[in-house]
Amino acid sequence: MSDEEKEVASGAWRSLGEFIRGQRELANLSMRQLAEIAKISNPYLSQVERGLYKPSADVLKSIANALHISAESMYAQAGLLDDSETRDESHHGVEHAVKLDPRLSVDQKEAIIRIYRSFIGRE
Amino acid sequence: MSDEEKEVASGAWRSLGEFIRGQRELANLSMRQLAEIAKISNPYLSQVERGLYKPSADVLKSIANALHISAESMYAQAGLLDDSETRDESHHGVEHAVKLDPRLSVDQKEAIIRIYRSFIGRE
DNA sequence: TCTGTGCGCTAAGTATACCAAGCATCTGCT
DNA sequence: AGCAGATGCTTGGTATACTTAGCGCACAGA
Repeated sequence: MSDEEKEVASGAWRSLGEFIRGQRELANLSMRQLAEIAKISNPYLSQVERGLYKPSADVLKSIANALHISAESMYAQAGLLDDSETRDESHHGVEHAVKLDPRLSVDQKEAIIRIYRSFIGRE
Repeated sequence: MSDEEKEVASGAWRSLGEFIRGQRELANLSMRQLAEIAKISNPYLSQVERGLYKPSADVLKSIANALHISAESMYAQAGLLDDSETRDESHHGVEHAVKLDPRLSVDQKEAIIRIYRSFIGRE
């Protein structure tokens, strides 16, 4: 496999690797140093930085922590957050908030949503 | 391997599976339906919901989109955002969302909040 | 010179995320 | 009764994320 083909295969992930490498160099860390802090192997870090592999979410988080970067911007760079959940209306919706509340059981969620819908005259 | 050992092995991920199953049932979707929308196989979704596997970040994102919830809250549930950027509850809080809803009267808001509080055991 | 220690990278293996095919069960229909 | 279609789950395999061992090169001292 040629280098060009590798580049194509890695696709959108190449920029993530470049991003990590840039941040690592900015922090003046060698691969082995960063790898140790992030608890991954240094060859794997090498492969990630060159775009050969898509690191899993927890590895991403671990690298982000090691570089003192927010995991969120890491995911954004990785193209894992983009989808237009455009934090205006959707975050304030009652149904959305109810569904996300971990203290409520499924039955309770359904009950509240049913009442809510009856109030606003939908359904 | 016993069920208990599986549970231990899956660790913190069990709650993520339960969360996904809850959201799926709330949306009245079968496993096959959700799997098709999220472009994953239905056996795999079954395994994820039972906590046997840790889905990768892009699968998580895909599931989140299919369920119309933000990828961010998905990652939070997965314990992948937890460290410093502890998501602020104000965006998702049920009471906050209820109070902001212009379609509800004051009485209706009070009713819903009363029910909500009784469910979560806060007075 | 030679020796040691750092670097990034390769090779080869293991672990696990993920898929296609199919099974067992239930429910409804005739 | 029997079939049809849905549900969630199991099995067995492939793809890929990730590791351990080690190579080759650079730059230090002795």
